[in-house]
Amino acid sequence: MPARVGIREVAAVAAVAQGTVSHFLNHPDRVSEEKRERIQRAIDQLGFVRNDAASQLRRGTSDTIAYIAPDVSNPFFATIAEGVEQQAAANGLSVFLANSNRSREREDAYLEMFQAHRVLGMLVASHDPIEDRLLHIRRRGTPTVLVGQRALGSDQPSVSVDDVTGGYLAVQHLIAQAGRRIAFVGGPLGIQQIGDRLEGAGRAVREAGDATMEVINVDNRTIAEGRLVAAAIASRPPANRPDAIFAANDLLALGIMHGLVVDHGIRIPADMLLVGYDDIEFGAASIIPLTSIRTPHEGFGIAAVDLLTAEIANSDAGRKKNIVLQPELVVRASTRG
Amino acid sequence: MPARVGIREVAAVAAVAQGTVSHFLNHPDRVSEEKRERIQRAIDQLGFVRNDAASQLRRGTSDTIAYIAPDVSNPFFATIAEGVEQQAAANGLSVFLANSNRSREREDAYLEMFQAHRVLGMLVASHDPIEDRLLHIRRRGTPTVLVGQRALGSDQPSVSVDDVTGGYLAVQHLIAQAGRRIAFVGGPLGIQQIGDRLEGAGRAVREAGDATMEVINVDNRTIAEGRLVAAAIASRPPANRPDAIFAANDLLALGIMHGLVVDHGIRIPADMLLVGYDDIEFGAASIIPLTSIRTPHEGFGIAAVDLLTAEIANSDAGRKKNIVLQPELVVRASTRG
DNA sequence: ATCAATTCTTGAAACGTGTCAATGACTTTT
DNA sequence: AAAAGTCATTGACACGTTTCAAGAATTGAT
Repeated sequence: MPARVGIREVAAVAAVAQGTVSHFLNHPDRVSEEKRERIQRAIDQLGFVRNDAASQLRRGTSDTIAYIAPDVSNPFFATIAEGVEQQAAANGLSVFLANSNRSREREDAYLEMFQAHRVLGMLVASHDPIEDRLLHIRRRGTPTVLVGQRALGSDQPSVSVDDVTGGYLAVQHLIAQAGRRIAFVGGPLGIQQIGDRLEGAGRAVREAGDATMEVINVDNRTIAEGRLVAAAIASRPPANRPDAIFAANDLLALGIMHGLVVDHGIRIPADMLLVGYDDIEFGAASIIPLTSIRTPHEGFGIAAVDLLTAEIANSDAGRKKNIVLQPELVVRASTRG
Repeated sequence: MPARVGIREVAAVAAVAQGTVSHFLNHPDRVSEEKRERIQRAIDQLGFVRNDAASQLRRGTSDTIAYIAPDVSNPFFATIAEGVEQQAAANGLSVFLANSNRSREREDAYLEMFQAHRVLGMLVASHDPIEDRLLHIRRRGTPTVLVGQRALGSDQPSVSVDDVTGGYLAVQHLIAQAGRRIAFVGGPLGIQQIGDRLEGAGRAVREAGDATMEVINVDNRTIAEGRLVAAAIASRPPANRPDAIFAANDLLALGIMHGLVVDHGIRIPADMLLVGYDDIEFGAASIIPLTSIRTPHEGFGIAAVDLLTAEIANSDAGRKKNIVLQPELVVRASTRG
């Protein structure tokens, strides 16, 4: 167990002043070649590692941003995380990734924690309405960007997808493929993204005139929950079943697909059309390749970081704070007779 | 822009001493009801958030551990991350998740960064040999647990899977299903996990006597790379193709499956048997449900955190430091004629 | 050789918190 | 009623770094 070694110990070994060691760490150009070598040797010898807490305390700031995601095991968020990571690295920032596990408590804990950490800014993806909490945080001086949800307040920067259009595209396509009894599977409907997708879906149904839509509400948008929905649908008399399903995300869609096809022998797309949302990589490789609504994944993370860095730099002037990305339909076998 | 507000400002507003506010934050039971209320009011009014840097500096430690993963978008690591998160939360710890994006540079940067942060300990999953670097870090006082790779040094705690057995199970099964010309798809072979799987596979081949195995080396174990392999295999004359494939992970397997089946009309399992590794959730929902080698995902993260906390507590006495989990074969349609 | 300008080096002060020994206010015991 | 405890509160100090003003050393120009 080595004794604590700080800048002072290094200075002593290298026979220079403590201030010089600090310069070596932060402005190496201001230190002469000779002392640089001595200091480097001392650092190696002692195994010195700068104490970030002290450094931050003195500087009053860090070079770190945070990204809070509700569910890292959803490839949608994982892909965004990679974009965030890359763009942040390009800007010389480090990223703390936090997984709130869809728990509001853990989300709050992380929000609090990152504030205490004095991160430069936070990217927050959430399933809950969270804008008021973010407002408090911004008021206290930490910039935030809402990810995946369009901000209502015009001061809150956000990167989101036009989910109304996404829902519209999905159901319009189902109807074009001869679906008439549409089922929307998703929830909780209180979540903005989900509500928007439903709204777009509803619009497509109304436009068609001769189609109907039922809503199957679920609490979690996971593969497991999709399987349950499949079982529920399969247990109905065939005449009562929908003939086309729009699932609020790809995980749900994959679960439904697997349940219907494997467990209950319902054929896709022959007996049932199916569209998902997000276009995660696994959708293309599923039992029946999944038609989905594609949103620009990498661009998502990049745009979010750009927005945040602008916010940090405080270049407020007339900047557009709410980026809304347009989704597109990707047709695959699950809706192609 | 609110003036910086610290414990001192809170104390002034609440008309108590600064030390009392500190007690309020850390030992509320030592503060009288009356002052507790006053202080809480002052905190709310001023929007005070404790400065973690100062707190850590004074305490000399944090309540945070780090988990460095090579690739969050691989569900295998994402699932482990969830287990880590949960078990850490149960122990009152927070987790900083970092994504090294398979880049050794970023990995080193994060290792350095978390040391500087004085985290309590680090969980590290890597594709590279990393034990010597972890040794340095441990020497400097930060406990580490190697995740996914068995440690060679007996002092380095690790949680891993018996990959030799895993590879053996996979190929033994392929041979039992009448595969004779086996192809192992994976790489770089220098990676311990991959090398072990290959070794187990080779053992199964030798035992069978009448089977052969070729090795198709790849650099990345991703869906995209799997597609390339599929194209390469499909371009051979049929007599030259393997009749059974063991892919070093599920992502590769899914890419291969998709490439063979969708792009080149090769049937699985009729023309080609296919086994993956890791048993990620999407494997069961793929075009042809994927036979795979299952490793206990949640248990992985939990075991890693337990090992780390033991290490942190320094309860060294005769504890087993290298946990090796046993994999099992999960048979699905991709190998079931 | 001298002076000015430049480059290096120095040590003290400050960042915001937790801790600790000391003090004061009460309560209980004798 | 005095002594001995208990509990709340206080304010100074230390944690390890960065910064800053000032001093020392070096360089270049005259």
